[in-house]
Amino acid sequence: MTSKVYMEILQQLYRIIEEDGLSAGDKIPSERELSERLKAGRSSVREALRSLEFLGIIETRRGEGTYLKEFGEHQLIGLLGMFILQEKKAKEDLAETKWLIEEIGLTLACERRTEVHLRELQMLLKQPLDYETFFHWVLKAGNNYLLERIWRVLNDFYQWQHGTISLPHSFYEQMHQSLEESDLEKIRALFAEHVKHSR
Amino acid sequence: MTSKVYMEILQQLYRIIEEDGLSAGDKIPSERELSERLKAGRSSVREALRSLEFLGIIETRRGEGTYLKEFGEHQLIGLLGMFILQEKKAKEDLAETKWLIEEIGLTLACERRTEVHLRELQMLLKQPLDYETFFHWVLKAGNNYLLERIWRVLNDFYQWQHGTISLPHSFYEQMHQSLEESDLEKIRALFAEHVKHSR
DNA sequence: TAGCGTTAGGTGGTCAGACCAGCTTGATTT
DNA sequence: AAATCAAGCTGGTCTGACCACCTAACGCTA
Repeated sequence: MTSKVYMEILQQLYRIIEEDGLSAGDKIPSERELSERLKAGRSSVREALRSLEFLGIIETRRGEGTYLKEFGEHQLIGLLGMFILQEKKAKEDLAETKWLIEEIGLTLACERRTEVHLRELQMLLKQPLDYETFFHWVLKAGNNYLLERIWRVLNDFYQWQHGTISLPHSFYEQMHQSLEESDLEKIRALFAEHVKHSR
Repeated sequence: MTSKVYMEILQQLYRIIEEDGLSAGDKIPSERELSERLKAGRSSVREALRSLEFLGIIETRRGEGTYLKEFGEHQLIGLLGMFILQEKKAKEDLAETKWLIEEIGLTLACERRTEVHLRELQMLLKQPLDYETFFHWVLKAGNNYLLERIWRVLNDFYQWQHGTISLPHSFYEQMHQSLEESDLEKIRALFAEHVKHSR
């Protein structure tokens, strides 16, 4: 039984969150209370909380308390990348994986996009559109939340490294039309062209 | 100037790693030394280290020290998953995402597999093969480490929920042959058949 | 009574020091 | 030379003490 206390605490905390039915925005018990309830030192509780905070899962507010956070706020990406993405192969894999997932997203969106989605995209097209916003829409229309999450993480990493991608407005317009016509071939061709130029 | 000490420490630590030219496997200064060098309490240093450990960036060994870890062991996606998969829709998405990534893996493997890979698969085929082992090989042959990691996480979750998948040995044999012939159509067809039955 | 300070208590942030547990190393013993 | 043991590192944990900050209840004034 040499497992680390802060890991146990994470497990317990997860259980507490489940049992109490806590969700994004809710306040979790204070450090001192957790320390008491879980029979652990406050420092151990804090070590557990720091991990969660670093991942953007919780948010601590001095003098107020600790709150569950909405996903997507992961500012950890920058730091993570800072520590991790130093190797060349990793960078290549990142770009490729992002493209692959974007292609999947397009495929899913092609068969699942509703009229509502299309109208929303048409709205977006009325003003200058950026790559991130467009694929955000794509993954949304693809109706797979997990895939959307994964893409968002990868995209954040990628942007942190390369900056934002910008494509001519016509790209998005053609995509829109092809999506409306459910013309998967055309969509794939358009995307392949973009990827080829980006490499 | 109310920024948190442990965040400062992360910055400083990164600087130290850079200046000392430390890389994966190397030992970083002890908690007490960092505490002294950075003029911070040891508990603050520990909070910073816990975050990095949780992300899999470092590894602590009691009695020995703290070491930088290889890229790839980072549990980012896994942890995200742990907290994401509370939602119901996510569980449905999990299966789909796994299939989608497996299909990508097959596509990549089809064009990138080497003779060595094929011979390795042939070896595996000499005895009963399970789904996990096969796709582990596939993602390996696909030569995208990041994608492999993502798949592994998804697969672990999936198995945890549904148990292991078992397919007739002929499935793997046909896949092997198709991969050898780089027959992408056949590969896709085989896989689509499996997915259809699994739904 | 309505509005405004004041204050007490709770909460996170940080530190210092103590002790335990496990590993390494080198001196000591056999 | 090999086996043994002890000292001194390292991480792991707990306690108690402050500080900075926020909130809410209280009591005062207008």
